[in-house]
This record gives sequence, structure tokens and C-alpha cells, in this order.
Amino acid sequence: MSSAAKTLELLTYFSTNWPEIGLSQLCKMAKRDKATTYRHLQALEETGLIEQNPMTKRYRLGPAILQLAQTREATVPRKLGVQAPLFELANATGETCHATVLSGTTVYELASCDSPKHGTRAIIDIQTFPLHATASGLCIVAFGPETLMEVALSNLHQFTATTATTAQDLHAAIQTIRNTGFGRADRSYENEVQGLS
Amino acid sequence: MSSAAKTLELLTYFSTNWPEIGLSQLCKMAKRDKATTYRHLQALEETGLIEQNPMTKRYRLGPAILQLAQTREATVPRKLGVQAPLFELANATGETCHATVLSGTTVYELASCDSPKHGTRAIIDIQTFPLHATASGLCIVAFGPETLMEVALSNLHQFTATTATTAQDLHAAIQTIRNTGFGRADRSYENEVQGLS
DNA sequence: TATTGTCGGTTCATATATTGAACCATTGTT
DNA sequence: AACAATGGTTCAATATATGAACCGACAATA
Repeated sequence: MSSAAKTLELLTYFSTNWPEIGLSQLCKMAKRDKATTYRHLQALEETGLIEQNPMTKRYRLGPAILQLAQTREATVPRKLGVQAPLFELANATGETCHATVLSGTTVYELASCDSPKHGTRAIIDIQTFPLHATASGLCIVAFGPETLMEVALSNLHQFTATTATTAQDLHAAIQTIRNTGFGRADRSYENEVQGLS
Repeated sequence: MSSAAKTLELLTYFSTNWPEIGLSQLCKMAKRDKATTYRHLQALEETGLIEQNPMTKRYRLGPAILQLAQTREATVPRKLGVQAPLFELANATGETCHATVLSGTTVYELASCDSPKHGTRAIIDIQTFPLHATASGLCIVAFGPETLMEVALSNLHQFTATTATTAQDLHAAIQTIRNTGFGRADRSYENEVQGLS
């Protein structure tokens, strides 16, 4: 694993529920050496991707992220084209709908639209989807590039009692999707059921 | 310079006017080797910070940026607290106002508010400000950490005819600001004049 | 107040991971 | 068909990252 990759991986530990992380904590999470992690953090700080809270001495995501996100959104505005039909779909079905997109070997959420019953509005809530435990993920494995299967197999974390945790379960699920043309995920991730053509 | 830092530096070449960059082009810009840059790009792609346009084979900022920006904005919502007073300031003065913030040795724009005459609305236009050529930058050098002076001196790019390009000019400008308590930048960057207390 | 644990940060010899010239396969141009 | 770009790959040489041990500061404990 390259030093750069290790550095970038540190960014993934920052989330909404875990926004500020100290040096030692981050070392435990990433299972790395203190000195190494410290230098990586310094590199990230120099470019503004993270910054250090002067009070707590802990680290958090930096302003450069916003700058990059802005140019990303300005130049690749895929979200805009998706939101309108997603809104209609949510209205027609009465369910919460997600639109996902594959980049590399990761499934990202583009946009989601809440069930109209609870007041319709499109939330922009970007996150990553596990390949093996969501309908979106399974569909992409079923109809997307073949290399994704092994990626999915390499991470079969059990979210609920019905999550596919063995290679057989996963293959069976994929076959079902290929036959029916629809992806179902029954409480395998949260309490969501989704479909993709 | 660490390998991680070199990798992260590549991100800075992506901007709104230059959204997609090919491998060779990027090598010329960063003055690096092709193989090196290629591996760096791969590392960035693995984490989703950039992605490759399948059509043009060129690279652009990836979806992970949005994910990070979201948690950043959710956890450090400094912008919200600033926008209201900025709006009032713009209304009171009739001028376009910016709010800037220092992170590390870089001045970032938090938010800006157009002159009310042209229809008042707050634009969120994040960018970096040169230390030596903007009122915000000069103020921060004048009243902020002392180490910033050498950082400012290391980059005296001439934007306009009145930009301070020598160490003497810069020191003089800083002294004036320290005496008066106000920062002025008369057409040294664009056609903007700004003040900070 | 002495003790202990943890924190962020630093050092330096060791060895591992990075580097870049040269090379290949494709594609578009002249 | 020759040429000049492009994105991508290889492998020896070496520059770079690594981590155990260490430091000073702080907080809790006894």
C-alpha cells in the first residue's frame, strides 16, 4: 500500500458522528504508527484538507474540501439531471427513493428523495453503499463490470440477520436479480427496500 | 517533499476553468514524472477523490469530495454564523463584502455578499486569497501569527500595477495597517477595496 | 506531591517503498 | 505510412517512509 493511499485513507475516518479525531485515536482506528500517522496528517493539513482545532488539538476536515467540492459540483452537475425524475418517482411510489452511481468500485449515493407522506423534499445526503447489502449495490454487481463480484466478496459485513454473509448467499441473490431484472434487499442493511431496473 | 504531499498537490490543479486534466498535461503542470504522477492519480482514484472520465480518459474530481464536504459543512458550520452579519454589512455599506478565515498559512474565503445594488444575495464562492495582495490577507499578516510574514514574502506575484512586489512595499503596507487598524488594498488584486477591523 | 497514564509531537538508524528513464500499445494527424 | 501525441507499464537504483524509543505537558489518581 502506497504512502499516499495510506494518507488518503485517513480522510475516511472523519464522519458526521465522528467529526474530530485526535492523533492517538486515529492511530488506533487505522492501526498505524504514531509517527507515520502524524506525518500523514501534516501532509493533509498543508493542503488544507484537514485542519487542527487549536483548542482541542484534534483534527477535523478542512476548508480545502469545500473548495474542491465546489468545483466538482460546478463541473460535474449530475445531481441536477437526476433530482427531477427522482422526485416524480418518490411521488408515484410513495416511498423513499435513492439514486446511486458507481465510481471505481464504490457505490455512491447521488441524491435521495423522502417519502411524500413525510413531507416531500430532496435530501442531498451523500454516502457510500455496501455492495452486498443494498439493492443498489446488488444490482450493480449483477449488471455491472464483472470485477465487482470479488470486491463484494471481500467485504461481507453482517448488518442485520438477513444480510448475505456467505459467497453462496451472494451468488444466489445476484442470480435472482439477473432473472427478475429487479433488485430487492429485505432488511439486509437497514429497513429499506429498493429497486432498480 | 513527501510522496503524500505530492499526491495531494495534484488536487490543486483542478479548478472550475480547468476541470478535466489528462495524465500528460498534469505532468507538465506539476513538472513530475509520468509514472510517478500516474501512481499518485491511482491512489487518488481508489479513494474516490478523483475519477477518470471513461470517454476522454482524463481525470476530474470525484464523488468522495462531496461526501467529505458534506460532513465538513455539517460539523463546522462557521458559514452560517457569518452570513447574517455579512448581509447587514453589505446593506449598510452598499459594497460587496467578503468574510475570510485563516487555516494554516492560507486565507480562505468563507462567504461573500454582493453589493445590494445589484440584487442582494450571499454567494458561497470559496477560494484562496493571496496574502500580499488583498486587504484580508494583509490584515491577517499584520495582526496574525508572525510566521505568516515570511510566507507572504515567498510569493509576491504581481497582479496589477499597484501590487506590492518588494519586501519593502509589503512591510510598509503592513505598518500602515498596524497604525490605522484598517486594511486597504487599492486595485492590487482586482478592483476591490476591503477593510477589516 | 509523587505516580501513573495519556496526550501530541520528535528523533534517527533501518529498510522499505518511491522514483524515472526507457519501453509498449493506441489513437489521431500529416 | 510515418509521425507525434496519448495513457499505461517495467525494473534497477536510491531516495524515502517507517516505527521503536523518547520527550515534555497535562490530567487523573492515590
